[in-house]
Amino acid sequence: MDKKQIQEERTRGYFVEATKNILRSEGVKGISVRSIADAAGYSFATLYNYFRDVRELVFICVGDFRQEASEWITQKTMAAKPGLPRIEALAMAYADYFVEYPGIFQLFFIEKLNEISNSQQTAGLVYNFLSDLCTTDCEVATVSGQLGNEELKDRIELINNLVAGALLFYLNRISPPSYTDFRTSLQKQVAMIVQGKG
Amino acid sequence: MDKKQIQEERTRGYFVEATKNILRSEGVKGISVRSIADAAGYSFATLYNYFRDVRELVFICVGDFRQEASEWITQKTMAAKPGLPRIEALAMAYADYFVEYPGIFQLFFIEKLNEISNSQQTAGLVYNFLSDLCTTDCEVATVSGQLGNEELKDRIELINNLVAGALLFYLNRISPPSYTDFRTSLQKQVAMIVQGKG
DNA sequence: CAAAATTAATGAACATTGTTCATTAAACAA
DNA sequence: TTGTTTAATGAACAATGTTCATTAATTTTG
Repeated sequence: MDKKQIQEERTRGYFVEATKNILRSEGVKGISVRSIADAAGYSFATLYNYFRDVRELVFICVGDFRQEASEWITQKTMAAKPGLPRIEALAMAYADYFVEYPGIFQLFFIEKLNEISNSQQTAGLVYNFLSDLCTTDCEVATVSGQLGNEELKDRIELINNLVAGALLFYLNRISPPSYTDFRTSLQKQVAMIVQGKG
Repeated sequence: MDKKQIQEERTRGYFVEATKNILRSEGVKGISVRSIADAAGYSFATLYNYFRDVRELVFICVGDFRQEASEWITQKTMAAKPGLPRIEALAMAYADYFVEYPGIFQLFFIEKLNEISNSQQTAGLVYNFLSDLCTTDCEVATVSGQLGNEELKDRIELINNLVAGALLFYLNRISPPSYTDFRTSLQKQVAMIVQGKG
């Protein structure tokens, strides 16, 4: 019984890993039942012995990617000064991650997770991602004066919306036209919110 | 030669109208070559005598919908006080329109317009929509003091990103869970930007 | 160890997509 | 009326997700 469980989990892992690789390299457009199964070394039909459908499989990747993104972002923001400055840096690194992996942006924000059992959970994983990244620096900034905790949380929620929208336009609509423009524009906007006007 | 032109344009119009009806009622998920042709009273193959592919047809609707949305929004914001207050109202009505027609939100912001000839133009139509709506009130607010023109434009661009992101989360991810929550939260955020902090 | 029973892996098949193209039907010109 | 251009169409194809009965493998049992 235990061996069953382990083998089954392992096979599921092969499919998940294959899916993650495709999402990273080609994005959602590269995903198909047959491409995943090929990459995993199985027939497309086998996939349905381990997952209800292809969307379940795809959304399982969200948790893994959030973890990877979290490490990528904390790495990039280690040098920043704790508190408000690092909150700014976190928001920008958060944006940069999705610019680096636009396929994951699409998975997180655009692909809709209908009718799947744990959809609410996955949605929270995405929605609270930036807030969670900012938790410790939020406390630091609150303790060291300047801003009330509630006020700061509201601003981070605003930045959460702001960055998602900016990415949506930039990655989907080609506006601003260049990464540099996108980056400086967003930087300015985030700073304006964090520092309370500019 | 003239009759040809007129008839051709008329037939194109039937397809466009059919597409718009489907987009309004069912959204992008209701769109297929066959469903459009059915609604237009033609065979699916006929569509290809008038449009390069189904995406060209779908994106032709963007201009029409922008016009319709523009009227809807100006109607809803007529009573608001010109200048900064109406800019706030415009941003909220803009959001409300897409809540009312989520299928059009998807068309505008999510459906990607690849490789189509006038894609850049269509992208601008979407990206500059809110800014254009605010043009006159932007001037009013600038003339009547308070805020520099450039500064105000920057803030409207920020609100543009903000609203798009908030809608993305609300319509795609079910967060906030209720319309009331979404509405009050966004209201507060927009006010904070327009009034420079809160 | 061999036979039986359970479990895993698979290809055939179906429905639905977008798209192309040769053929039919219609409108028009001679 | 006949010949020609043009519009409308269904057949056909490839790619998609999904289901299911059938193989192949593995485990259990006598």
